[in-house]
Amino acid sequence: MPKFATSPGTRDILAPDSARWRHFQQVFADVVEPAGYAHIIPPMFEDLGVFLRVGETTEIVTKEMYDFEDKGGRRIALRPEQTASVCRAFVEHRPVTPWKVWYGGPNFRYEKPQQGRYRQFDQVGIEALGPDDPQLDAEVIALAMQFYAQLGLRQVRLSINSLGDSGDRDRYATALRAHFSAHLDALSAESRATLERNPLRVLDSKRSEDAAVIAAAPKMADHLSADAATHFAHVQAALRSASIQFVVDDRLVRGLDYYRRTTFEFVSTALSAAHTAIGGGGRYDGLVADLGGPETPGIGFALGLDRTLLACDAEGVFAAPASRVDVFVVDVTGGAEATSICSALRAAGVGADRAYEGKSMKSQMKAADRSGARIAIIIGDDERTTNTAIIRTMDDGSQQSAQRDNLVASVRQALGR
RNA sequence: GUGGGCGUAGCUCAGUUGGCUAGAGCGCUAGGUUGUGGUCCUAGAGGUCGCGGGUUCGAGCCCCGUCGUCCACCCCA
Repeated sequence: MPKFATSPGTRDILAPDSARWRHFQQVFADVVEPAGYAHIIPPMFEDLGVFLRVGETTEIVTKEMYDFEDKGGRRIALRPEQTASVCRAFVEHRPVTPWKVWYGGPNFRYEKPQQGRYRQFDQVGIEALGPDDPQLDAEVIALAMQFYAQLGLRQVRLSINSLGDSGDRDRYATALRAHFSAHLDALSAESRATLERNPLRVLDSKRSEDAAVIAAAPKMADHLSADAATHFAHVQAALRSASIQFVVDDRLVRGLDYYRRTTFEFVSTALSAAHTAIGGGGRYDGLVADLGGPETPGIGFALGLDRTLLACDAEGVFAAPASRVDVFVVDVTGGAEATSICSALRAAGVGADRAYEGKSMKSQMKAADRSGARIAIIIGDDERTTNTAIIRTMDDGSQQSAQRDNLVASVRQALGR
């Protein structure tokens, strides 16, 4: 048994998954950068206070924070998400608005791991700060949908809701608390506990015994201010004119306290496990001000890499990229030929790998097969004496002889480039 | 944080009511094939049965603890 293994909730991402991860981020960048979102790389840890704004009633803050004191006596936390970091960066640098950024990278939450849930988990996301314009809400949602489409996902359901402005949300929470308190005996024990912390989250309960009480609960829509209601109507209109399918789910609450007005969630209907939410986001007007900046609206989303890839697996799309080794050099004359041929090919931009330690031809051919190379170059004693090389196409086994002098050109021709 | 399942070879797993030197498939290495991979055949390497304690003449198997992992709850991406 190994002496060390990864810590709970963390793991090594090995090939071919690692290439898939990298490709995932690249596809994301290719969707959002042309839309004006610039890359931001915030630090992985920050002053604990930055993240306390995520919400005092959320377990992310109360139980799951990876926080510690550093050698300078600072209270530090590994970031549990990146929206708060982006807002802190906005306050720190005061860029001109609209400020549109994207990010990708690991976050940390001290949770008990299970499927689709890790202590170190990757997200990609965008944030747009400045405009209060509902057209921006629609743009942000549309980009997420475009990204899913780019991956090849078809079974993604978009739910949207409005949580209203700060005062609306508080009034609604009070109304909910009153409603649920009046029906305590009908609620599950879990939901009664949730009610203590955050009445809105009771709406999220999937327990059947809670369904009736939840169905009879007051609606957020009836507690929206005129401004918030108008904003929400405009968002819906913009989504419709962009032909984006959505359902309004007035029980969609989202986990983080800072959400205001528009919230949304992406659910994969191809997943059957507990974690079908593959992404989500919303407006967080007020977060920048909370962090000491000017009153600045903002909206964004984050998509979980693991869960999105699980959804891709379920739909059979977005396979790992093919090998980048174009050519595998089999040299049974000692290995020096392989060294010079690989160097020449690599310098010419052709991916080339080879075997070591003077393995048999059979063994080297097996390695060539495993490498995923489309072509094998074979150098035996005959080739060495005649200054030639065999170019073998792995798919069909056809081969041809080439002059050693213009081997690179011959290989390129065989590869079709 | 709560509850349950599972920890045996690199991987996926068998292992009977506790009883000789712990098995299979895949993978790996080598050979069959004196110059050619993906099919086939043969052989080989590889395990202190997660770790610690206990019961027993004897434990991979039973008991306790612990760590890990998976699943569900909670929470969330």
